[in-house]
Amino acid sequence: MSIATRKQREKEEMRSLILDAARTLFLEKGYFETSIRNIAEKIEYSPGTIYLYFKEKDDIFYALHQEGFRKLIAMMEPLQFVADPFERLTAMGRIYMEFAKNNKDFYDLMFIMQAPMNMEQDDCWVEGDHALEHLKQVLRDCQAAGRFQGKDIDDLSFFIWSTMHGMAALYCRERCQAYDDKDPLTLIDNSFKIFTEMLAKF
Amino acid sequence: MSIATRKQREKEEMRSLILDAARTLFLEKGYFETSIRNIAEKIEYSPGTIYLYFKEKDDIFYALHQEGFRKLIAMMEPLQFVADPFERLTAMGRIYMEFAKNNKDFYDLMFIMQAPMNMEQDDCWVEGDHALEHLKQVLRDCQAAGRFQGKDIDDLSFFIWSTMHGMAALYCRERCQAYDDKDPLTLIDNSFKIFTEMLAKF
DNA sequence: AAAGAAAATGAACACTGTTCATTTTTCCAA
DNA sequence: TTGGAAAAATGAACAGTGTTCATTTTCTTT
Repeated sequence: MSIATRKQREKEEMRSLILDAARTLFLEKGYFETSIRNIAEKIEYSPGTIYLYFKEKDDIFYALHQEGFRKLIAMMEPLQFVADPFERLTAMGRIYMEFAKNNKDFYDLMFIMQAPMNMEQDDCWVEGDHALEHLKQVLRDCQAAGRFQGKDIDDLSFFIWSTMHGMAALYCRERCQAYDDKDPLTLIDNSFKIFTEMLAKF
Repeated sequence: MSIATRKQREKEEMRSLILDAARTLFLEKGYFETSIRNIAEKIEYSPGTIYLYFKEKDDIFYALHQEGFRKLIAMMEPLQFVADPFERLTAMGRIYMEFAKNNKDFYDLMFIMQAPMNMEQDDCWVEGDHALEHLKQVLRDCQAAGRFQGKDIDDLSFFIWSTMHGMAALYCRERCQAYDDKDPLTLIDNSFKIFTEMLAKF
């Protein structure tokens, strides 16, 4: 192999090294509480080095943002084998909530954290758009099977996403404490059950 | 009036002065992007002075948190004149969403922002608990009128709150951009309509 | 081995929340 | 009215932040 390709590989390995350290620290102490110096120290490099691989701190955030979406989309793979559209919809919700519950901080990063400004115009949301399109297609399939007649797909998908996101967000940001004795996870499960029951009757 | 009471009053006025400046700046640039020095400069005092009235930056956050809840609870006042429980429930949802739409940053502060650690044990959530209890009571009234039979009040309230919060949170954190052409506010309105329709049939 | 390119460094800059010795202002008794 | 104590305000200092860049180190090529 040429030296150029090794260099290329080393460059990518260094990026991964930084990303791994950043992920660990972000998910441990949070984005704002993690400094570039913390990351640098963890990988035993100087702070300046990180800026040779990422333009700014937000860029690291963005890389993990994409990683999270790839993870979520991968978890959705098995859905293609669920024949019934409505069953596919509920399975999708279950997977979404499972992702949020097991990847609290990834979820936070993807859907709750204030997105850095430079993410707003660029192609940063392609993965997110992909996932949303997936939901909309399932809903179209449901409509083709006679469900949710006359409802706008955008409105409907936003409504369903909102409910899922609401549970996940209240969970991630510790607002379930309001139900002090109840376990947040069963609260979510029961709430999800009510939701599917309701959608089924609709 | 005694001097002691004037002192007392002046102390409170100073607190308000700081809070007013902080509110303006927080809602303008966000909590993390606002520094104590920014607040001090706005009120034309030295940074140190602020620490004579608030133990730390988070304390200012907490004060505004309470203010937001008082505001929301005040907006809920008229609900007592809505006789029908289900109508009261939908009206409640409408007010909640109205609050979120018109007080984006207050909403963010109250329900989305990572709450400072010292809030977790203290009596910081009394206002929040009050508001949640309000929702639960309305739901109990609905059940007394024959609606939502056999559903646990905690689960049900969490489900409904989640849906409202989901819309508000996606709105506040700019995730409605995913529907690029649609106006977020009408998206919310339409989604809310679907929700009430569904609850009515349930 | 020497020259040139690439990679890594760490001091420096302007900022952050917070503390605290010092100064200024206010109060009240003599 | 003045002296001294108490209260209020100050701003320098500390240890931290993201980011930049001249300098040094390491690697590659001739």
